[in-house]
Amino acid sequence: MVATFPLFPDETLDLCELSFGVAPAPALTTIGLADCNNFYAACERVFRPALAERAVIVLSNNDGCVIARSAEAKQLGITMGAPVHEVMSLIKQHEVVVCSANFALYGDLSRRVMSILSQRVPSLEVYSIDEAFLDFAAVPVHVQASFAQNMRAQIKRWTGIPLSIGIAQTKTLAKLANDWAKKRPSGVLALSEETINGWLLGTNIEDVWNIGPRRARFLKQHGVVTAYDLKYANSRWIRQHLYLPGARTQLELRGVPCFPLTNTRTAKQEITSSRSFGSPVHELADLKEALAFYATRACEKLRAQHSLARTITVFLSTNIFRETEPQYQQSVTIKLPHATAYTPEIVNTAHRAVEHIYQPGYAYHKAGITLSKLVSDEWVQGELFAEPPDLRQEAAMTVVDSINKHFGRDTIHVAATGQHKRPADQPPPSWQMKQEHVSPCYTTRWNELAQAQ
DNA sequence: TCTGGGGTCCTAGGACCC
DNA sequence: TCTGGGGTCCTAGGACCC
Repeated sequence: MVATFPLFPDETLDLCELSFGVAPAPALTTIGLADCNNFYAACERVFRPALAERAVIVLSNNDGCVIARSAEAKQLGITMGAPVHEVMSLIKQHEVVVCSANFALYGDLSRRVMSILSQRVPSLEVYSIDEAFLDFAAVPVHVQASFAQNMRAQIKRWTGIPLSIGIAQTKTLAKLANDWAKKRPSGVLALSEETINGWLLGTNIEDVWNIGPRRARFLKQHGVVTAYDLKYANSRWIRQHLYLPGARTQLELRGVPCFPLTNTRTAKQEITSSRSFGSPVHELADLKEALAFYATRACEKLRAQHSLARTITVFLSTNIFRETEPQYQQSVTIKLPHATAYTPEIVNTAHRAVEHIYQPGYAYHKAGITLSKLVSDEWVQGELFAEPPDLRQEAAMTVVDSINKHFGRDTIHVAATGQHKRPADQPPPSWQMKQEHVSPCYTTRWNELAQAQ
């Protein structure tokens, strides 16, 4: 493939603009990426050893589509994101083990893995539920691989979760090193100057971190097909067409860090809680119940990070995949009179919002709430004409949170979620999600502990 | 019949100001 | 034919991530 633009080097670009003034190209490999292998499927196996070596898949909420696969399931050709009904014949034919998502279990095992990692390296950045960037700067180059293998073995032994580790000069290269590490028996790869271009030549452009479908299509149209091509493409041209994100990715491929390791967890800038419904919802009353439930979850997250919200957005939609049915999507944003994390107030506001956008006659499929314009609860800007905040509200929420933490989620909840109306022997409301293959919460609920026979 | 949920960052463009 | 110009702030929407 012949590139249709001049090649690197072309040195006029201001590196400082892109890399926050970080000195170019440190000689050492300083960033590790630890990534759990097939994480959700691996979690399901931890307490069910009989699943080892069997094809296992984990489904999204409502058991809708495939969100994780064991290696065996991948081999059968079950693709990520596939709707379950499309792969049902494969599931039956090969007796694939099907699990509903159990995020309480995955979150808890994730915390254990991260805790072990944090004891082994000076600092780490938890990047997602199954990934963390590790500070390798202090580990001498010649022992990095063995150090990583030792850490990997410890995590497998202590938690049962397998993971791979890639080590490189930048986050983007560490992500790639991790992909390549997964294909090796050792599960570890430390990149060196001598080997890196060989690896990059064998890597498709769409497998580079932050190169999504759209940028990949554009790059391929212009002859940039591999990670190697992107590394040596003209940087002005990249800056012009892929803007800052593309330019940073290119520099990272060249070994210049543009995304520094950050170990402080920053508060989220917005918090969303939304779900697809287990079955279609028609009535406003049911939507209000669902929204009260989502608002409760969102407020819990809000208080957990010591924030208050100034704005709430409520949205609802019909099933966009059912093209023959009447479609309706709407959202509304309401500015709160003062920043708050008080669940009853947010539930009431969400109810006003949904009354405003609800249209009868539609089969609703999904709804949700987003809290935004978040501020710290320690530093609240007063409003000239608003009521001062009621300190009793804050105290009440603190008590509710601590009771629910101790006795279990929703021990105390707002009546608007409808839970009090429905004893356990009653059928669940139609908005509640469907989960027919959910595993026990082995590590987070006393009554679901694993038992030795 | 059946198609996830929760985030961040960046850019363009409008509103507004002097 | 010409119809200011430059700056800041805010928001919506796109692209991407897991």
